[in-house]
Amino acid sequence: MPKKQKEKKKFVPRKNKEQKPKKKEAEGAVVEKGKRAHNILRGMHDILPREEKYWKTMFHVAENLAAYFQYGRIETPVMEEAGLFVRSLGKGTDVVEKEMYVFENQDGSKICLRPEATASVVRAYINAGMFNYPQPVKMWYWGPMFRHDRPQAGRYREFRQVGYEIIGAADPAMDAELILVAYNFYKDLGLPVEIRVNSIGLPEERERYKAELANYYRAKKSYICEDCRKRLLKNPLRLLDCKEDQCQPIKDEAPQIVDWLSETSKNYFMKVLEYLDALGIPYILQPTLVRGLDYYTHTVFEIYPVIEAEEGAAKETAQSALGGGGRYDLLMEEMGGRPTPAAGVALGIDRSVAVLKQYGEKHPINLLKPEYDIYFAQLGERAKGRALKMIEDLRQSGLRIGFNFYKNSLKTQLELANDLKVPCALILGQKEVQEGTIIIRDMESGIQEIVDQKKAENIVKKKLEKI
RNA sequence: GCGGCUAUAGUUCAAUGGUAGAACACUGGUUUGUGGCACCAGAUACCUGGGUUCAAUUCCCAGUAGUCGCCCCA
Repeated sequence: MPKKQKEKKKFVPRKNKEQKPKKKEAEGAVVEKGKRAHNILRGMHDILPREEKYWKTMFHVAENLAAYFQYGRIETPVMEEAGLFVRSLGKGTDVVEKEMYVFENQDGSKICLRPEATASVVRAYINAGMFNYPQPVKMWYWGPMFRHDRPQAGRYREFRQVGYEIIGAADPAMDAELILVAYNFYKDLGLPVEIRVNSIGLPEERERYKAELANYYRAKKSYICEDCRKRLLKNPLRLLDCKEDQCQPIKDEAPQIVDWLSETSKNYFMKVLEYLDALGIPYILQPTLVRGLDYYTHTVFEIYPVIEAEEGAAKETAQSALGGGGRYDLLMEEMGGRPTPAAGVALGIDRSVAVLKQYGEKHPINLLKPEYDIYFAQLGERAKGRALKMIEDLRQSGLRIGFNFYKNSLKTQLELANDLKVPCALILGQKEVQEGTIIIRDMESGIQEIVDQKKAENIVKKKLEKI
């Protein structure tokens, strides 16, 4: 590569604008068409190698939990019929109304990128005739979802979710198990979270409550904020989300949905809470929690990170839910299957990674790190050739070896060994190749011994055992 | 989708109407076959387009993106 010439532009006064050159021409640079870098699409993001440890850890934790709680992995397509979500999530919901990536298929039908996965899992359950399986059927999934929302920190247009679904039983223990899985997910990562739960009962109960709530608010119409007036007309349940100060006293006095539930619904919810108590899972009863998707019945819950504001100065970023879920007893029937109770939970991975990363700066977290037993350094052409083979042999014998064939200075290679925090390094130079020996360097003490190449493997392994 | 704020090096941030500095990271050297520490050197940046101006990275407008709040949600 020729050195880039960097000449300072001289100050040349111009007499008139016409002479004003285009910037690129002024630089004398040849701007080749089509060479401009492309930008990533709005709301999308690359997961770079340096972030991989977070993702790998999350997947590892998710997979282990699935295995432990006996969920089978299901992978559904990223694309589905648009109608699938209109039917499951509800026509009026924001997700369907304005956030779905819908486009026309070659045959003219409407297809979309999935905004969530529960509907797909339910569809697969029906398609595959899973009602013939031993019930309930437990499945988990991991994959990208798409919503055309306005991006913000922790809110992307393509984001990944891990989810757990239990289909085919109506036992409060299921609800508790799903909460436990979600809770354990973060516990295993080392991230403190809080669970907020509520019950929204059955649609009839909810409708009755909604009417009551609207009534209550209508009487206080002149005291509530402008947004709340809109909510009153559009979606009364959302009145409970209002953060305006002036609405708080009214909100506190508002009727609570639990009081509008039938005895059966109430008892079901109490049972869920009992199980949570028995499991020792701390939760917060949040009577104002209502979820945005239409298919929920009875238990609903959300998981929030618990990050104490450090030293007062640190501003808290928007605290959005890391995950959420609930029961959806009526969805299966709504989707054209036979009536089958079910429940599920979905966790936002991108969000969780962001929060975990931030939290991990000041607190211990459980990350899966690539670990190496030894580092193999080579010097010179002949040693490199020999090293290739030796590393491969050692690798097959079960040792995890760090190495880099593109750095030829020993100094650099030992720096890398240091970064990898290996207890010892093998050094192979010209001299060693000739003599059939190799140097074993203890990285802690710096003490080196020269050993026969054939014995190196055993000596290294013995050394590692001692540690 | 609506409103506010922001856009300078890989990252976090400075300065400036006459084109830019630091810290960390990176590369090389001090040590031509030896890491952690230190010192030295080097490479790398003004989002895009238009306007004002003799001159714009700086001022103005728009676009784009990010971010915060709303909406909603993971």
